[in-house]
Amino acid sequence: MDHPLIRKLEAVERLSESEKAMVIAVCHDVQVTPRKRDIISEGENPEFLHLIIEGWAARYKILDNGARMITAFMMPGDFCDLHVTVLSAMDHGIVALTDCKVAYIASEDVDRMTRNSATLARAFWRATLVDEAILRQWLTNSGRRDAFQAIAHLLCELHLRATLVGLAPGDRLMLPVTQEELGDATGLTPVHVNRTLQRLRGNGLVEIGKGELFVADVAGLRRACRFDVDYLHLKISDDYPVDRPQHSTSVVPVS
Amino acid sequence: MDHPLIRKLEAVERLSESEKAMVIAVCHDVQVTPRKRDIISEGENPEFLHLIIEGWAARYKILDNGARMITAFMMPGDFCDLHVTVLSAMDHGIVALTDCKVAYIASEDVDRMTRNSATLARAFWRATLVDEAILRQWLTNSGRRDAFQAIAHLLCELHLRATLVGLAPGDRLMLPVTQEELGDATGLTPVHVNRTLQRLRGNGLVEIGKGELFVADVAGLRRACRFDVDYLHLKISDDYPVDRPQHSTSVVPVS
DNA sequence: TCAGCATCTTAACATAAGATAATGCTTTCG
DNA sequence: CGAAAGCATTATCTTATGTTAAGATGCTGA
Repeated sequence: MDHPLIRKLEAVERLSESEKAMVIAVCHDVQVTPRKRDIISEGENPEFLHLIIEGWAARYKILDNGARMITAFMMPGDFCDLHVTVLSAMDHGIVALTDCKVAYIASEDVDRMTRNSATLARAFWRATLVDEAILRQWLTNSGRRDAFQAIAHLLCELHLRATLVGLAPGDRLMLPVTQEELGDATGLTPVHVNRTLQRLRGNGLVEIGKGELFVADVAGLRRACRFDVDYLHLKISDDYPVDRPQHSTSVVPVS
Repeated sequence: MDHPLIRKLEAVERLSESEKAMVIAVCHDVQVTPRKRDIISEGENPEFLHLIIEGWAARYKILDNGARMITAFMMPGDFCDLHVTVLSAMDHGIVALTDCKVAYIASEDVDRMTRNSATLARAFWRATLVDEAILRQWLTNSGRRDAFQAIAHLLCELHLRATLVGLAPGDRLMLPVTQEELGDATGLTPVHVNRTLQRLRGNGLVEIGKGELFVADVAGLRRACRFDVDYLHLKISDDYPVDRPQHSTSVVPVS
């Protein structure tokens, strides 16, 4: 039974069969949002929660100066709008980066599930804690890492997350993200993202382009940005080998 | 019964008397951490969770280049290290900005509470969702707002949060945060924070200094950074008036 | 087949913010 | 009291990143 949401929740909390069944039952209504279309828009207060079943999406906010900030990339198993249950309305939008299969889940269903099962409520909670850890890394990227380290770090994260859900065999993954979008996620300009990617390529760390990312030198890329494989909840690491390096004493500066 | 944690949890979920009692019972061990001392340090895997009862603290990470990134300011009712229950160890530290009263709560207690009561698990979860919303704003500050708007936005947030917990009568609050720390929270240099604060003062928006912040022009400050009062979970707003402005049509650019 | 669009690349130039450092102001405390 | 520490302020200079703009490339679809 390989459901993206189950996989995500079970990474942080063991579920009983009946709980798994509940979760799956609730995801019956699946619809497709085509690439570039909003899955939800800012200001909406949807009666359905949206869960990515297939494809990639981005959480974004448009500022008054026209700039766009992307605050998350979402893959299968990620929820788009859990916070709407607490806040009054969406304070940002979600856009599909590829055609996306999206499950529409009635808010009351999530409400009921998490009221009836402490385990499920805990699972949602703990999954949210992981998202928070990712967000802290993004904040650090934008605030205190230079462009080179920031982009390296983001690529490490996406590579690892894709690996964890089995989407990066041979360190190669679909990455349907333009350079402009990478910029909006790191606080950089598309032009500067371009310059930076060329350095990353030049150092032999990655091959990137055409919607694909190949991490040619996983250890090197991680070293370049001091990527810590642990912040992404590696309880799961028994099942999915993550190639956790020894702490090398000789750190080679990159470029 | 005015316990900071109860206030925080009840802002997002109604608790029964017995649940409240459980929460309070669990906070029996309170200790003081003096200003500038770590409440927890990076790498620790504490058997106690730490809850701020009184005072201010900051979540921070030191990078290899020596830079520091502050990813959160914490006030009474905020947890320091809930995520350690999911992740393997602290990937950052928490430092006391003032002398802090900190409750030491056995991890098993939180574990037990949230396993036994779906309501409590939900409350923790929803409180975490609010923290996430704050983090998204910080990310936007650092990534896509200029220094002026970023600092204005941060000050708006702190002012509002302090107001919500009754710590900002007359729009005046203790703000035990140096300019360097403001910089570490926004990704700016202390020198540039200084320049920016002077502009904010010059525009008559705030008075700041000596560990105190007075928001002289709440509406103006919020307008300057397009502060949205809603992202901080205003279900509570019936009790605490928040001075929610009409959407003004004529927006006066500041400076 | 070609126009049109999106994306990537490159280049020349501009600037917000960083780096460094000196100075002054408070507060603390022996 | 005097010295030291911690912050805020100012000034000067530097740089990483932004801005603008003009091709190049490669899809897509009529």
